[in-house]
Amino acid sequence: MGRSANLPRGLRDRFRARDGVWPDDTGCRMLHVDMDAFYASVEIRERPELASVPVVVGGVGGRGVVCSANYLAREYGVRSAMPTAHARRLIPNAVYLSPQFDLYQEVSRGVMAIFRDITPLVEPLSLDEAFLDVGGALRRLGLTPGGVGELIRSQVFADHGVSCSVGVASTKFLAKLASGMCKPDGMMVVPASATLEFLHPLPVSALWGVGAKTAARLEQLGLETVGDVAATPLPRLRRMIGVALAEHLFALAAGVDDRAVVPTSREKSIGAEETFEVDHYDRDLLRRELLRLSERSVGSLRAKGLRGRTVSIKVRFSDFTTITRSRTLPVSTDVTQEVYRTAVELLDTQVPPGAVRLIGVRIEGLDNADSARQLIFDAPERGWREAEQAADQARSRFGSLAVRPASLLSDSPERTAEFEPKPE
DNA sequence: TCTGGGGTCCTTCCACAA
DNA sequence: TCTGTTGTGGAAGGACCC
Repeated sequence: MGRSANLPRGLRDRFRARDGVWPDDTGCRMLHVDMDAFYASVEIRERPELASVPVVVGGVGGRGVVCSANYLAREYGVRSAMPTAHARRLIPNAVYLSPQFDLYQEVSRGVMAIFRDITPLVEPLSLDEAFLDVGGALRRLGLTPGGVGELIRSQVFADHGVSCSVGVASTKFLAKLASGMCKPDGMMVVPASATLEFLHPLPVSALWGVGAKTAARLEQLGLETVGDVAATPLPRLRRMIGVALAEHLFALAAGVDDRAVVPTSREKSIGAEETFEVDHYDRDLLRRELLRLSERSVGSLRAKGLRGRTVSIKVRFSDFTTITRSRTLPVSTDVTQEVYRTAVELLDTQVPPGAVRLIGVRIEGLDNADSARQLIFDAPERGWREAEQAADQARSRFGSLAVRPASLLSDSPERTAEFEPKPE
């Protein structure tokens, strides 16, 4: 929701590119490229016989949700993040597929490579979308920004067999709004001179950072459109919704967004979580799950050459109340055993008993492994680190199941209790 | 309808120090 | 010594993004 807000039809037709013709794109250096129903489109590319039927990609278990649905499925009301069980009621005869993230990643890498051939200023937001600053590439390519947008659309389809939509504007926010409004398989250009005309009729939910809760609050306060927000004095807005959000929304509503395209951004946290098929009370089982999730999280951490200092666990109970508990270590770590031990301590000492539907582990306060190494203070962990690094290498050669903690080889809960860290 | 998983950012609260 | 103020960091929760 949110960013998919629509313009009045007349305005929409005015900004949308048609038959190779689009509005004035002078000064519109920001492009937002968004793949159309990406996961579903990749699946259909692999199995063309699915092109004429509704396709839903998502968790197929009892508690799964929809990740992606093709446009045929959307006609029945299926949306991403909807419980798959709900989608099945809407279209019982659709094709339901589990996601193949490795495949989507591979296609995504190819698409991003096309973008980087055009400009080095590419900022991926996820597997299926990115911002591009094409200001510096126009002369070399002999194109205007709209021309670059069309070039990207045709090349992505020719090379990868999936379509995308492109928003072209003077700022990131406008480009992103525009790409969402011309889906699927379209392009929209917002001329710099028409920024407010484009922006002000939109509902407040179109603003970046306004979700269901904030939209409801703004509407309750009588602000229904972006134009209403722009017309509200900033001090009053600050009192209504808080300083940071007010200033952010006020700027966006005035068309002000000076964020540049940032090609590399460092992660701030890495984690893993899992929703169970059925709720669990069993603490031994929860500890075993913490080991599995610690292993996954720290594995990603080490693969990226990072260490982290704060370990946090998340527990969601059967009534959907969610708590997080965290502990900051004296020095940062990339050792599964240390993360696991901390996570178990948090579970044992700070989480009340109850039926648990989800449990997660997250590592925050990341820094570079080389700069953070403190061999003097963390010497007792060295044995574990070396063992885990050797296991990483074995997994990269022989597959992810090549090396597993003993407690994860068995379903017997008591094994986890025996699995205490014993560094050499 | 009954709510995934991986993240970021902001606010509030609290403890502690200057 | 006590009280008030301010700054800071950690912890927790919530909203939001894709």
